[in-house]
Amino acid sequence: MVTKVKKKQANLCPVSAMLELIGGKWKPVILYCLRNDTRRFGEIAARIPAISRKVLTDQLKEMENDQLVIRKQYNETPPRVEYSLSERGKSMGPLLAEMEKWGNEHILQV
Amino acid sequence: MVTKVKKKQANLCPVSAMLELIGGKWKPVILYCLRNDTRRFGEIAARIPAISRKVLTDQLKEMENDQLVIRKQYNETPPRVEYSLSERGKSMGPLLAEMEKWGNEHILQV
DNA sequence: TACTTTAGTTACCATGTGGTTACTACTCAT
DNA sequence: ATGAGTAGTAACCACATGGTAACTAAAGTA
Repeated sequence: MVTKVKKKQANLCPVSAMLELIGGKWKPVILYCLRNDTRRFGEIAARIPAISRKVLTDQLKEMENDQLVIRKQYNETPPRVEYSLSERGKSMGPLLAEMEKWGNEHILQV
Repeated sequence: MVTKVKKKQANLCPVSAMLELIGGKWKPVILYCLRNDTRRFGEIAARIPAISRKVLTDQLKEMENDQLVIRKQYNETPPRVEYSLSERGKSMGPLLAEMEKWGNEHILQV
């Protein structure tokens, strides 16, 4: 078995590099969902009903690889897994807030 | 003939809505290329050699639809077309600068 | 014994996005 | 008559992303 490391060929543009981190369809929503709280997988799924479990798993995995979220697994049955924002994930908060502000001012108000 | 209006089903999240505007692979680069200057199609293509003409056309069209850039066509031969940032496009400048800063601090420095 | 619960995985499919290559229209200069 | 130069189009293809449905493991509970 080979460990797959996503090789998004080093992006030298900081803006594009940053956008790749939150580029997935659901990543901003997930970040928002975790912004203040640690949540279990099922909780996240319940709060974002439109996302399928497979895609949620995929996105969380990518975000873990990108060190945006931390995954903590408890070896119990039934399984329990908790997700929370890493420092890097938290550091994105203000930026997301700015994007939100821009969006409100320049898109939704139309 | 039916005019195609891209129906990106109204996105109520301002962050996602904003990300859709710059979500294309080359859009941040194009915005950067036009940030201070009006440029002809060929100029943009020359400054972003990695992008194909077709994709450049596509992206510029989308950005025009999204009112990020203004396309000005002169009816001469050979044709001349100039692209520049709209007010909305310019208003994105500070946000892009923040993203750049974040990218530099949290990705590239590693 | 069978069912429930959680956090996934597997196999498969549909679509969107980006990409390549060749082609066009029109006029001026050679 | 031919070629150059500009801003595209047209036809086609490959891959990444997102989506569905069915399945799994392990222990506790009825």
